[in-house]
Amino acid sequence: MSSDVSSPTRTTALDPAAAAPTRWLDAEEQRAWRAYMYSWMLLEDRLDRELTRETGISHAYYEILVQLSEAADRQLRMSELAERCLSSRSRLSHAVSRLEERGWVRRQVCAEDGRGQLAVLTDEGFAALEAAAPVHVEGVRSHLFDQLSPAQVAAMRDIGETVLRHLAER
Amino acid sequence: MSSDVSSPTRTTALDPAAAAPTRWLDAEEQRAWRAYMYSWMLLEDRLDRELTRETGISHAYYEILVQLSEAADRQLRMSELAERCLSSRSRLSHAVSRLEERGWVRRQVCAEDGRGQLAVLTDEGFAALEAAAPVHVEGVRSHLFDQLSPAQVAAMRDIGETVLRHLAER
DNA sequence: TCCAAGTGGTTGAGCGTTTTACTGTCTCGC
DNA sequence: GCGAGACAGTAAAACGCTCAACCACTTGGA
Repeated sequence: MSSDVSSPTRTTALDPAAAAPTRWLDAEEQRAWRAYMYSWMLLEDRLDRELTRETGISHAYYEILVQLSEAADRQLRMSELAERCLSSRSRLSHAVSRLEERGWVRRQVCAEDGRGQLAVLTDEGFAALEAAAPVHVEGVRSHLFDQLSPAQVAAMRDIGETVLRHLAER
Repeated sequence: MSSDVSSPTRTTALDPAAAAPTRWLDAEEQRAWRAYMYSWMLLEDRLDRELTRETGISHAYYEILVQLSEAADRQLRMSELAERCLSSRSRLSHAVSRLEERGWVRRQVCAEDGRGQLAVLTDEGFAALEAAAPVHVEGVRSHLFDQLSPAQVAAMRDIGETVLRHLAER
């Protein structure tokens, strides 16, 4: 235990007073952080695996289809879609290419801006989403909401929105 | 909006009474879920990028080094290490190979079980962890704990542990 | 003692993501 | 108009993860 770098009792300062002393996490904070991180990692993994196994659609693809389905005319500019999916443009470009191969999305040049591309959800894509949605929702429900009290759900939202306000400011 | 598959008002049942009707998320639940998911995705991405940029160590590698540093004699069986890192054996095996190339970890055959391998943290690896730890902790502190009230931190831990109990049962 | 089944770990191929660079288009000041 | 710079999106290569197959060793029973 004396070799534990993240030990809260550690106060060594190798840097010559240049940087501020590290504000280590105490034991309680470490527990909170670990619980938060691990629970999310397990949840993410579980939802993605169940969705992929039962529908053949990964959570990443699902998110793209959802965003398109919610957009006007079921279409969005590539960059707008990337932003809504918290995805890089490159990643989204690759992903849309793969969805195009499945016939679920098609690209279309943007009329207003010759540089732009529109990603359009096809009927087949919408049908695939319709088939996958119940599986996804049931996963979120059973692994998350069914486990939490209404107060915990409210707290979850509150925490999420607080962190989001901090991180999403640009 | 009428095309929104995840709309809470949707009650279509295409399946002939075989499966139970989908328990869709209502608007409040959707907000909570989205806030929770997006905030975690942004936080994860932010922490990983900052850590990688400033120390050259990804969050995945960092986790491996932490687990080894906290273990007795700074060494663990590969499978035990994989479990603690919430990683697959294959993934860990690849990762350890890369850490070995950096000279931060070395493999050693296990004395008690000839099939087993021990991953051992080297002094160089420990030094790398010591250098990275303040950066990581400061990231978690500034992007998470500094944003939350003590009550929110307590709730975060509570939620995390609740979900963990559900998902970690094996 | 020997063999079958189980376990621990690695390997390689395929796939998805990241990074960097690049192409084509738009915008704005001259 | 026209050229410089910004912007939208894509391409290529390197990297990491997943999946399935595999090897080596151990265990337990005949």
